[in-house]
Amino acid sequence: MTMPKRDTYTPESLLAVAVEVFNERGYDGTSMEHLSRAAGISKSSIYHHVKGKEELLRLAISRALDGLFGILQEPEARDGRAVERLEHVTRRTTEVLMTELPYVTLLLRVRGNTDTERWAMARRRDFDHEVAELVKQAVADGDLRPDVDARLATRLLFGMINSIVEWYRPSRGGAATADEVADAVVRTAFAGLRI
Amino acid sequence: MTMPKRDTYTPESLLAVAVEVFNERGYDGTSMEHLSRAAGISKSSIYHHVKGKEELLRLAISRALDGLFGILQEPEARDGRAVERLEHVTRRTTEVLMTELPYVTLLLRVRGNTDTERWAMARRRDFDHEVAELVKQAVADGDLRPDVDARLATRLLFGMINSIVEWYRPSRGGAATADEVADAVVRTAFAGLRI
DNA sequence: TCTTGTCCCGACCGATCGTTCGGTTACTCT
DNA sequence: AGAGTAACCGAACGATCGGTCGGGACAAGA
Repeated sequence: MTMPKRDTYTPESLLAVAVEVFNERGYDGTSMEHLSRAAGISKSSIYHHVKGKEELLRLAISRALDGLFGILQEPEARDGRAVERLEHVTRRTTEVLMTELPYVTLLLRVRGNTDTERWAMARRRDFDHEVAELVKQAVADGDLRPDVDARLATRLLFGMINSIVEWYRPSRGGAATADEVADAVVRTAFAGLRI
Repeated sequence: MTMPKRDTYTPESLLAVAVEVFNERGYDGTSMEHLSRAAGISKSSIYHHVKGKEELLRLAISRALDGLFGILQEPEARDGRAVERLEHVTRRTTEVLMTELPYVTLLLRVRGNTDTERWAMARRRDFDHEVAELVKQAVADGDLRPDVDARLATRLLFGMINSIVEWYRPSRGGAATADEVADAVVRTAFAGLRI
């Protein structure tokens, strides 16, 4: 365990800066020049910490995926009635999305132009499929309405959750807290908007 | 009214090709070389039909926005109880999103890197605000649950609707039709997933 | 004080970016 | 047949892309 002798960048702290810029301008719309200006070091110095632009993307995406798949390992997501497990996954996914906001945002926006991006998309699909199984089971248990296709319902549910990255900004003191948003998501998704 | 003498590109038919590529690779990830290959004509020939890459984006976004704002002009969106108008806008937005899928997809993905993109984002916000007013009114009427903030509810609703562009593909014969999807969206959003 | 290794820099690389230009082909009209 | 023009092309433009390179500044251990 070595403490940094002067305050300098680590791959992690550089990643935090890079991810912010990626999310503002889009990954393809961000040049290494943009990153260097945002980080306050020269373009070539970035290569001292990371191998290149795509590694920054890979690191960010890995962090997001680790957070999401971690949810599926939690006891509340593995034991009990399917509909309860689904509610837990819904709430926790919303929470992870907000605590790891910039990383998950990046994950949700990859288009599949490189191997790294295609791998990210495949892992995301894996996660979605696991939740879709949960929905299917809950329908079979008679806990979810059977008149909406399970696959479609899963997609709409994730659509609602994932859209949080489009507007949630943790800084806003007056805005909703993570808990309040998670409550609203679970309530809206399961009970609906109407009275 | 002049008919094309040989089958050649018009700005509109070229736009259709370009938008497909934009959606596959992302706007910034698409080069004019990519477009020329997809269109089957040379890179320089594209400039005979349109002024440049950004004009293609502007044309596509305009088409999407026209479709969306057209909904707000429909009689069912202007007269009657707020909650009924909201349901109509929800259904019609879902439908327009699916019929104009590639154009709306592009609209939903702009990041604000150019004037054109910032204009698109501003217009989108205008649309969202008009719907948010509808939600607010429906809550005041006592037709929507008051325990979820109107602004938040609007965002979740649009999140659900807009996420359709991530998976809906009109070609699939076996998949859900536009009507079925619109039904499911309205039902899920207003009545919830649970029985 | 001298070496070692971390951290960073300016200069530069070949490739690719969006765009322009001069010219050729192919069709329509007279 | 000849003129006019819409559609297209290859070659090249300056700018910028992601990435490399040799070396300088600085701190820690000897």
